[in-house]
Amino acid sequence: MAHDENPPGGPPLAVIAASLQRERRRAGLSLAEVARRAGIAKSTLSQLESGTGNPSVETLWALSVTLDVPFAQLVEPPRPRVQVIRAGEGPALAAERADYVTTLLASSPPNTRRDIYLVSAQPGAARESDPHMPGVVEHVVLSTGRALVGIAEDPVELAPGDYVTYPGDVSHVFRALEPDTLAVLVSEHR
Amino acid sequence: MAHDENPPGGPPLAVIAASLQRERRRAGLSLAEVARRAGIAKSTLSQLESGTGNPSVETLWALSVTLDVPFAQLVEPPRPRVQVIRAGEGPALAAERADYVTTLLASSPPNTRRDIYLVSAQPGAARESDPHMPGVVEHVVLSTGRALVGIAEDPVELAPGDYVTYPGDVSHVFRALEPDTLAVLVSEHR
DNA sequence: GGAAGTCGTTCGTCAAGGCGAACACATGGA
DNA sequence: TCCATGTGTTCGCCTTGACGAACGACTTCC
Repeated sequence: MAHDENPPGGPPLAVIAASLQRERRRAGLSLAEVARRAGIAKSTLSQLESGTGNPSVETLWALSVTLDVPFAQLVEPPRPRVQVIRAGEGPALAAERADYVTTLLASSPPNTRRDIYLVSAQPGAARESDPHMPGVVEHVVLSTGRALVGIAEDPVELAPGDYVTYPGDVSHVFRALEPDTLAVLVSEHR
Repeated sequence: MAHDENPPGGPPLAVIAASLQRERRRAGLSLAEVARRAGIAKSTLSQLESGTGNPSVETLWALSVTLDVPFAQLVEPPRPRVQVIRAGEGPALAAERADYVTTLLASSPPNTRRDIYLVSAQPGAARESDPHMPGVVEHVVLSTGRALVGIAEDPVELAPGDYVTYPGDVSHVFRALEPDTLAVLVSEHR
């Protein structure tokens, strides 16, 4: 498969409808109250939640602010909470190479979405990772040594105690600059 | 900072305008060509790129598919999503004592629930934490030094690279055994 | 030069989104 | 019971987004 880009299935009016109602219920608010706070007519909101209609950006934005939900989350379907362990990423993966060892410390239970790795690397070729699924964010705290970490095109040099976060859905890299470089990597996906 | 949620600065019409033009240029397509492929009038696209107008979801969706850009990226500004916090920088929490410093690296967005801390501690009195709310789980990876970590009644001694997890809703403790003990602490609650 | 092509903008028209009021329905007191 | 309050829906009206054609500016080629 190519990169799983935009879900091609037409404008996600149904998704928006579902998201709006779900988030409104979650907030425990009535349709009228949300409409009032967002400054839109409740008739409009009613039609949107029923799947009728095709809101403008302004309207959707007002709702996303009112419901305190990121704009994108209203239109993109809630991420399937599937846990993906790609080939070579599980605990079984000791090391593709001797100079880079990743240990899975805590795997993500079905409902949480977070993996914690301990990365031990030696200087040498960079360890590049292909993009993970969209929405993945990685955090790295360097423990000992020095390393170049981050987006493949523009990594950041880290010293002990330094922290960096970057999107995991683009190519990223981990290149140790000193022997016995140690880092903690937290990967979260929404 | 608290949760940086939706950028509150009004509907991102200007952002959409910029994104549309940027992505269209990137694809090396003319305005008319993009409009044709997306099945919308080029006059509409012209107004959108000029910042005038307030597109409907359907219209924006058609453009996002045509330009092969995730819908969200058109409306959310392409934020430089790589953030670095150098050792010693970042918001230090609970500097009640000089021998224990906690730095919040990544706070939990409203819907996800995970905080990442960098803990820097000196030997001395243990740092006991009262029980947090139920369901909290803490993970600790020791970077440098040695420390006693875990449940207050039965802590575990950690060496560099060691990892421990324990429930956060009972009293727990972090006691450094060597100077300049450094650890990464991930706190998650469901 | 000027005819033909493309570029992006602007103008008039039309349909659709958004609005407020009225509506049906359920709850809960007095 | 009746009235009051709150829910979400449906109805006409009006503003506005989207359309197609015409436009000026620019390049290319004969």
